[in-house]
Amino acid sequence: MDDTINLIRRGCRLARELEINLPNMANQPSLLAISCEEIIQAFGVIRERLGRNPLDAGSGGYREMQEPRHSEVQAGSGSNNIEEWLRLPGYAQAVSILQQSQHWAGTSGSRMGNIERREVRPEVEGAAATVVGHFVGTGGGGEEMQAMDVSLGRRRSATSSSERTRRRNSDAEKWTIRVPAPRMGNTELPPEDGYTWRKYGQKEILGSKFPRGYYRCTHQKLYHCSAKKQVQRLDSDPFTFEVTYRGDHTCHMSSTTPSILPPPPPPPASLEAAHVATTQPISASAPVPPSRWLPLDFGMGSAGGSRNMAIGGSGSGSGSGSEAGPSTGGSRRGKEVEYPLVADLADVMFNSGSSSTNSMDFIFPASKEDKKDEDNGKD
DNA sequence: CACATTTGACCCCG
DNA sequence: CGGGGTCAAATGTG
Repeated sequence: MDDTINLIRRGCRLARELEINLPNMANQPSLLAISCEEIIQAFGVIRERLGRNPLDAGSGGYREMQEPRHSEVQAGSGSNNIEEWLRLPGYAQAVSILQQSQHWAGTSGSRMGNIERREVRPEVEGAAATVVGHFVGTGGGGEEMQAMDVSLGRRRSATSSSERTRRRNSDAEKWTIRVPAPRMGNTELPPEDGYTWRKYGQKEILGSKFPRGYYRCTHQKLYHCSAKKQVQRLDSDPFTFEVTYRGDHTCHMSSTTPSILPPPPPPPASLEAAHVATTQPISASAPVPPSRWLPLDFGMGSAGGSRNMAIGGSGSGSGSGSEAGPSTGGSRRGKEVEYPLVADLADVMFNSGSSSTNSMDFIFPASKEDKKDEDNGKD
């Protein structure tokens, strides 16, 4: 069952990502189509499983969620169970988005033959990037969501160096998606996904012109959220970011999120926690009532309530931003209190006319952003 | 002052 | 052994 659950979670995640990246892909129907296909496919597999062996799926391993039978999976008509899943509070909107984009897909006729791509191709065809989920379920057997112990007393010089529990990211599954960087305005803006990330590293990668940024959930401490992501822009297409996510967000667990989680045993990710986690894009470290993010709200809010906060640049302009500094969501210290606001913005703009390409301009009024000096001559 | 980013060093894994 | 991922001190910003 774990596999199935994971699949579900994955599907949800995809949906969420799609939703989140909507602002960026708004003007790229083909991308949307692809993305939708993925989601549909994902849930299609789930349906298959649930329909056949509800508890099976044990041994194999779900990692290749790219199933061969991706023909009848049409979120629009055939799938029942799938929709059931999608009907979950948080996915209602995703569904509408899906339906909407499906329409696009049909129109643009850019249907993806196989979404399944084991590897992300370095080249981007035209403007249409390949937003592909490329999962790498490394967990061949047991999947310990534990990720790694980030707080190990990793003494820098002295002390034993064996204390380190740092494992290669072979535990947590990871999936890669490509998101186009907004062509207008801040093209440096990294893909925003509704979560707040904190950059903890950057490194030049062999074979890549651009450095790779390492981010982790801002709430890692509070919630022991092991979610991480790497952002790297393709050297073949600087306008495209390749984002690799790893781990799940265990933060923003419930509306009554305690200011500080008492015992932080990383929830193995129960089904419930799973979709809750994959639904709400975090709320805050405490003071901010996450009510806004509760699935319930999705239901009441405008159906299309896409709170995709593509923001990021946030005028905070933190003293950084030299590279493709994907900025950490909200603001430095202001917490993510901004989310709701942005959410409204997005909400409004998407409700008004999702076809406006300049919608981004709405979000990034001062998109000019004379980029930053790549010549950061400090010191 | 608290928190985020920068950046070089450290360490693990392939 | 080297690349990639992470840590943590230093630094910057609101």
